[in-house]
Amino acid sequence: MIDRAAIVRTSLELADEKGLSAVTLTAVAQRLGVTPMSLYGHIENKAALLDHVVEALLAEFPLPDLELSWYERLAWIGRAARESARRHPGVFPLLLTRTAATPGSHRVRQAVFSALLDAGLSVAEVNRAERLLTTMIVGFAISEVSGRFGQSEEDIEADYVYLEKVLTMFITVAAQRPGDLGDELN
Amino acid sequence: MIDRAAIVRTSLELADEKGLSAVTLTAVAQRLGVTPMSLYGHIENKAALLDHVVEALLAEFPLPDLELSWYERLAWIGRAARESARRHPGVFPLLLTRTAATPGSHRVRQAVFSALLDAGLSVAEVNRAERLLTTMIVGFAISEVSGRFGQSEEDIEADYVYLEKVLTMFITVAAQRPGDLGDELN
DNA sequence: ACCTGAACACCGTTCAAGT
DNA sequence: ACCTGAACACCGTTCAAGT
Repeated sequence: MIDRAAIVRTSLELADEKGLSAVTLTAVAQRLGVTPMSLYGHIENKAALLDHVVEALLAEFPLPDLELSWYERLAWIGRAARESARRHPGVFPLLLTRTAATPGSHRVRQAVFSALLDAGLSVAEVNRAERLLTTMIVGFAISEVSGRFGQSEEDIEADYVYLEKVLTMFITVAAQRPGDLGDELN
Repeated sequence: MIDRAAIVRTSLELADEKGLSAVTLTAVAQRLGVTPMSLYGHIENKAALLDHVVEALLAEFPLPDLELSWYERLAWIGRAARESARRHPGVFPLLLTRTAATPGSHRVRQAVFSALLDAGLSVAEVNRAERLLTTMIVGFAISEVSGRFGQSEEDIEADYVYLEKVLTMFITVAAQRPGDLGDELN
């Protein structure tokens, strides 16, 4: 009757509606019409459940059409990140405090990789640039959705446009002057 | 016997030693040799306690000597942020999900403001640049301390040097070409 | 003024038992 | 194979009572 996918989906919904602290084994079980103990047949424990919830968020993250230019694809991903954060304000912040070595994050990372390669970055520099780029976008989206700066929607949008310009400049420079920003790359 | 400062200090220590989830009214009270209920004489509730803990972290954040150059001051603050994150890995991530309208964050923000003004940014652009800069630094420090990329210390340090270069370039451009990065500023 | 006992409605988790 | 009852060690919080 109950399977892991339903448990994870219900947990994500609960987090979206009432915040991360409302994701309780008791509440999830109740919503599924079952006792809390029965969840242990499908998940290891609560920590593992949250891992699966983050993975579900990443799995539904939309990726841009590969026929778009590298710039358009990165811009798309940036917008998609902010929309994902708005859709899942309770869960999205977990992205910054958990390992990025998971299948779901690998999938998104590949999309950023390909865009940066098309932009002209060296294979060596792409790794570093991807980590920086995602950290900035995710950090911005978390701040926005958590109301960190207490600004109006318009102000936040203007901040984001500013961020986009800075990131575009960074990528352009990295592409045109290889090794200038970072030399001994991994 | 027990006052708010002691409660907050004990909570921060507990978070540093055993993680944020170990900060429990029961555990804090026990460490102070008192019952959990007695804490309510000094704090409003647990959420307010966490606010105070974050504020304590900000209060101890070291600020650079004003005789240093703007570049040296920003570099100092960046290093201090990473050290603060390493000292308080459980609490530091809360900085990105809480309002920056608090006395403690205002104090640090002023230091960044003054450095950006000295760098040559316009008064209008400094607000936006400060939000971007702190978001990036805090986002990086959280990623580092949470082991998000699972890298070695050396790799992380190289990433940080790369970030520093990008941010320096951004500030330099903003100073030399006013309005070029962001026009209609608040 | 400050702390506590008792009580309440919750948590996560284990395990033997039920179907 | 899947779910549950009972039990345990915890949570945050309120409030009347103690000193």
